[in-house]
Amino acid sequence: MFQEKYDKSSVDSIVSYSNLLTGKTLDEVVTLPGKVENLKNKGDLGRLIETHFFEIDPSNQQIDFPEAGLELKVTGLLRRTDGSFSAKERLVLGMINFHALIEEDWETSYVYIKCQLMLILFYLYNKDVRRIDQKFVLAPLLYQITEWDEAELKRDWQIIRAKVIAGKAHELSEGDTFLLGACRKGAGGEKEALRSQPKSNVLAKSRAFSFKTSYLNRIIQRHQGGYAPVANAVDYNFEDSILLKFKPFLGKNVRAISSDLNFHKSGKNHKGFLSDLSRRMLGTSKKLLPEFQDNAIEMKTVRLEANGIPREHMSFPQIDFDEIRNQTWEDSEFFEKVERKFLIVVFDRDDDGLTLSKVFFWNMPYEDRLVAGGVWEATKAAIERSQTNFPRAKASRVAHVRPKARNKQDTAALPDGSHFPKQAFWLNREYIADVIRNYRR
DNA sequence: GCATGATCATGC
DNA sequence: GCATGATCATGC
Repeated sequence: MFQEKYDKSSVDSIVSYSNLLTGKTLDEVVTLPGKVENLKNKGDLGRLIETHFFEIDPSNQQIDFPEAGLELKVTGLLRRTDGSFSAKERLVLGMINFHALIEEDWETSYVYIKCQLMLILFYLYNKDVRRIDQKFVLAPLLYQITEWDEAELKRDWQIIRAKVIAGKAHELSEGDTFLLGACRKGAGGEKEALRSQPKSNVLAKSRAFSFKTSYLNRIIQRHQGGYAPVANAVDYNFEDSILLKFKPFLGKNVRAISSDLNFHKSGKNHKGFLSDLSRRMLGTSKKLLPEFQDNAIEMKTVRLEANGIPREHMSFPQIDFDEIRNQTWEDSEFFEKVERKFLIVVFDRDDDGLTLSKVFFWNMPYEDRLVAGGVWEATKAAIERSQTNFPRAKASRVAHVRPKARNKQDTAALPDGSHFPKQAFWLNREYIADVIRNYRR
């Protein structure tokens, strides 16, 4: 009599069957049709696992194992230099239907149903081999929402939903939230298909719910068994738990903070000193908390002059003259940065030197992101023509382009082969001054 | 005082 | 070796 490989209605059976993949590749575990074997990096590994390993229908829009109430996820890992694993990218849960979302409650919402119980299979991402040769590492993880995580996820979900109810689906940003993100998904550029939204006539970019990379990393760390959660208590949230770390130092001058933390400026010209000091206030020395390490949150330190204007503009990574020519605004690094959640650490200058005055979360408003996008487009256009008349600080309320290099000999090649000092995007200091001025707490 | 150019110590 | 977050320097 034909024996099923596993019981599709039993979580235990599914999990135990999935263990067959651990330490192996899909190709080693099942016999694949030739057309699949020949795929060169094409096709989605998750779909191949569903079809050829679990033998379930990958086109099912609902959860993967409805009888078991279980969702299946297959996701890539990278290996850190210390040997541990980190997530390659965010974990996408499903497209956001703006119309359906505003009618939902969290407890019965599409995304909660999907993520409350998930089987996550991890493979070590290797760009040089075929999909079916990606090796599965770590044991399969049966993910169940914890109480603390659920409170955070629910809050994020409510923030996203509230924005759609306010007719601002087109203004959604990954920086709006902490664990559950509304990430861009679907074709960009000319193929992009905008979506309608219920409370506005403005079309919005298609987005999906996802576990942010940082949250997925927290899950992975727990699975590997070595991670102390950011907060244990249920009665305060992630945001507050970060701000609490700074609280003992608010109002103190930098000398006192330095002394408290036994971390002193070395050398006369340590430009990263306030940044390093801020990291240490977070309670970490070299390594940041996963949320920062994995770039879900962009920490920036700002020094204000006595007039309340930052002493300096705010810098971002260097511009890659080659890469930018093949990118659209939305897949650019600068876009990804300005969509993030920022943690802004402000030092005021007074008679006593520098004092830690404010620490707050911020994300860039939609209108301003559009302005930043315009600066990026102008920069790309200049680079394409091998010109160096980059957008100046005066030309935009929000951002400009300026050198950022080791010295003026540190150059990069333009399309015509000529060399020019490496450049970066900067947020204007007057703009940052407004951000700080508008902060109320 | 401001715009813009130039550069630093650090960590990976 | 190099990008990074950030600061220093110069000239108008």
